[in-house]
Amino acid sequence: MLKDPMTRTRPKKPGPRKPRLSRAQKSLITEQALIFAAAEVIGEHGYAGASVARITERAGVAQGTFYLYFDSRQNLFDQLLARIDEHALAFIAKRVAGSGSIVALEERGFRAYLDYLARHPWYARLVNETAAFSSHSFRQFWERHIANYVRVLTRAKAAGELAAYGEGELEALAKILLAMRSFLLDSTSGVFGDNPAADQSLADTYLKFLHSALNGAPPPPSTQDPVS
Amino acid sequence: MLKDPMTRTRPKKPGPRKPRLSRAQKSLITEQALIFAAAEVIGEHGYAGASVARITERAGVAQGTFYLYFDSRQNLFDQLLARIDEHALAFIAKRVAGSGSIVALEERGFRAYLDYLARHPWYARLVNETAAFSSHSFRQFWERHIANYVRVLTRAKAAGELAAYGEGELEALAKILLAMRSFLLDSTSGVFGDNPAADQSLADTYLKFLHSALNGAPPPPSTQDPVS
Amino acid sequence: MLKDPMTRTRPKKPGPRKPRLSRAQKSLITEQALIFAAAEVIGEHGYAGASVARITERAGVAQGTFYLYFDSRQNLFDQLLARIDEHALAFIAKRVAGSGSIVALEERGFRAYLDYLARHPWYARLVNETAAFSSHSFRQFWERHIANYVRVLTRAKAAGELAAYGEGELEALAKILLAMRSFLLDSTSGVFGDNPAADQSLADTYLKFLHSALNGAPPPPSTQDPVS
Amino acid sequence: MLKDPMTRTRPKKPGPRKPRLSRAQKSLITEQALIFAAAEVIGEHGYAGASVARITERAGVAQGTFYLYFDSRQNLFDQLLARIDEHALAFIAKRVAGSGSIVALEERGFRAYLDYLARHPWYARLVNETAAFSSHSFRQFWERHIANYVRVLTRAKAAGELAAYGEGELEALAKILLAMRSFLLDSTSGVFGDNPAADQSLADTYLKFLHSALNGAPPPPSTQDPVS
DNA sequence: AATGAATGAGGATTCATTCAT
DNA sequence: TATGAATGAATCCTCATTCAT
Repeated sequence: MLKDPMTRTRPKKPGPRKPRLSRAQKSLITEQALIFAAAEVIGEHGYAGASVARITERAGVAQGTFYLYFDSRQNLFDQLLARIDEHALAFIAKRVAGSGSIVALEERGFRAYLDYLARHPWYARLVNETAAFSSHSFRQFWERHIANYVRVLTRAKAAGELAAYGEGELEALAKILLAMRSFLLDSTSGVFGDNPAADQSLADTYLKFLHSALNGAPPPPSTQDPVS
Repeated sequence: MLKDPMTRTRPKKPGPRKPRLSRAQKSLITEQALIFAAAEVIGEHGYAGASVARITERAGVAQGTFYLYFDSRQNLFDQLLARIDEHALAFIAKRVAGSGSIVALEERGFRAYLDYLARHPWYARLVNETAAFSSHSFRQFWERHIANYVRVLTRAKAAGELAAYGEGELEALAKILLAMRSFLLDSTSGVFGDNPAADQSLADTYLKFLHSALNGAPPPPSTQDPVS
Repeated sequence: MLKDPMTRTRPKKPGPRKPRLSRAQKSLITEQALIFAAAEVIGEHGYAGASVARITERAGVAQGTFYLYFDSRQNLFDQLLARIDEHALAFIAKRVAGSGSIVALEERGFRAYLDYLARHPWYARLVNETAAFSSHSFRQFWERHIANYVRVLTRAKAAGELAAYGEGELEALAKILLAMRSFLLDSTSGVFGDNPAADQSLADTYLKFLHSALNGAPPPPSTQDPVS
Repeated sequence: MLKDPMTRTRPKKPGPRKPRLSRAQKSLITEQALIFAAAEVIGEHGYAGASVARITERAGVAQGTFYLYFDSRQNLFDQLLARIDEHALAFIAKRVAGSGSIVALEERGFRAYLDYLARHPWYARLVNETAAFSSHSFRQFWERHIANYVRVLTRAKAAGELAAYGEGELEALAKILLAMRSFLLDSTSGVFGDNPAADQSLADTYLKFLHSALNGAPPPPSTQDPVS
């Protein structure tokens, strides 16, 4: 489980080392430091501004050290999203856990996602820019998320829900539902200003829309807590 | 051996030219060539790879010429999306023209969009990467599109459709419907491979989903032509 | 054909090196080489012609190396005069050392200065052009020299000389005496041709002039050695 | 006689011309405009910042026009100082006119010079930077001024003054006296701050110094008006 | 394993100069 | 005579990458 790179304190230049840790341990720490540093730097400066110099400086290691762990800058980019995404997925999974109708699950998931974005503003930037700088990474990212979603929908269908959609439509459905979240990435990264009320109303309308789409009728009024 | 800048000699002969068009005409042509070249190069190499050198090479002009038309590379980026988007908007508007229920309009619009993306593969990349390289441009892009969409929805509501949604929800609704298209940008730019059948099935499921969401019931089976 | 910056391949092998000096030592040598090269190049081509390319070429290092030692070209310019001037000041101080009347000191100082200029032709150009390219540097340069001079004059006055001038006039006096040297910078940098005899006669007349001005009477004929 | 480039109003883009002036007249006007514009621009931006584009823009003509009047940018620089210097020389000559001892003349000349610099701040910059950018021009500038000065000193000697100096020392003497003015160029161009009182005291001390040097005794207290 | 000085290709941008109009 | 679009070499500077220590 990854520690949160944005709230983690910066690893300071360690000075002369007392050999307390084994080689292997130090090695792991250095790699983690580089990954975290990269996430931070990209969040702040974007991929284009995430030079090896800045990343290694933030990580507190020499530039040359970078190439002990990654073949190239691109190589780090290709690993980064997957590593960081574990964090988001775990956060959301915890909030969604439990049972309920597909709409209920989606509601929890959607709100958890919204919440995650509010807490980790750099996540949106990371995902968005990865599209531009590592399409390989980005493709895997979406495939992972779609697969996840299809699993959930399949379970729902097995439980008798989603009567209007055939087995073969579930992947398309997953993409459609994911689309909404994808769009929020842009919304949240300040593209449309930062109006939480607008976000709230967007979420409410979305859930009503979703309920209709999946059940053929609008949902009963929500009593859900607002996003923290 | 380097030359002294104070005694620098003149750059000799730019090559013969055909005197056919007025200066103003040629100037316009050059600007168009640069804009078009930029769109192409960004489509192929991404914004990060869209150097002034590459753009001017593609446009068939000298590097210095670039700065006769744009203050800076960023300045071009800031103009580009708006300029290019007119093209897309016009294409889609022509296809959507006419009347019909909101779902019918949306169907035509959605298919037209899909079609446009298929014909102009670089458009998707252009829009996506603009987010990373000119957030100002990107914000305007979305505001324009949302405003467009809200207009359409308002008209539909005035015509008695969208009974389930209040006046104040139309903007949220616009964003939701736009989300789907936004997502396609990623899909189409090769992120998920280029399976037209998948696109087709995605479109069909989407329309069914949409029909339910907006009308509370699945649509009758579509007889629409496939995307060209 | 241009290469894509995101897939740029590594710059291969910088050539073999002789492992003899420590990194810190080599670093110092490189910095010195750059400073020295810069002084030379400015002397030959002027500040305007002192491009980073020329300086690094002269120093025998790659262009990028320059920026390991200086933030910018201007930054070097801002440091250069002070660094180089130490050299001149030390040279002159050694020649002036010892005691004597203010006129005697001035004579030694003046001749030492003349000598220095003859040996380091680029010094004159360096000082002159600094005025145009780093006024900050230049101001400091003069403030340093004036302060030096005021110190000498104050000592002379304390020793009973300079009876005609009040305490408050010493700074003005320092500027006046410095003016002469300032002018020589132009003279020596080849502006008036390179006639040593002219220089010699200029020096003699100057000293006579000076003696009158400071003592109220012409000096006894000088028996000083000519400038080497 | 040149008009003052710093107080002249900028020649505006003339629009469509009514053929009121002859070709030759217009031509002259354009050349003047370019020279004036160059002096202005150099005063503001320095030689290094005096691009052909800026000069022609200021002069209100197209870039290409520049090369109808000057072979090259350097060629303009080479002409500029001489043209502009006429202005300064004329100003000072008018103030110095009349008779008197050499010290009296020098006093008037020195004060006139100080005055000129105060009124035309760009003059100092122009002269100083010319040293860096057109040594040819600069050499001629000094030769002209020295010759002028020698003429004055010769007349004084013929009138029985300057008894302490031989015929052959007059050129050296001219250089020495000029040195003071040369130095003021730096002082005035803001290098030492802009304290008029300091300038005044500098002038007073200088004149006392001069009197001693030339006559062998301090002058009677000056009753001269301060510089306007 | 770690360092960090060095590399050099490539980036954006400026500008003196040319020439068809 | 005047124009101004076009040129392309040269500028400063950045940065991924290498390698001797």
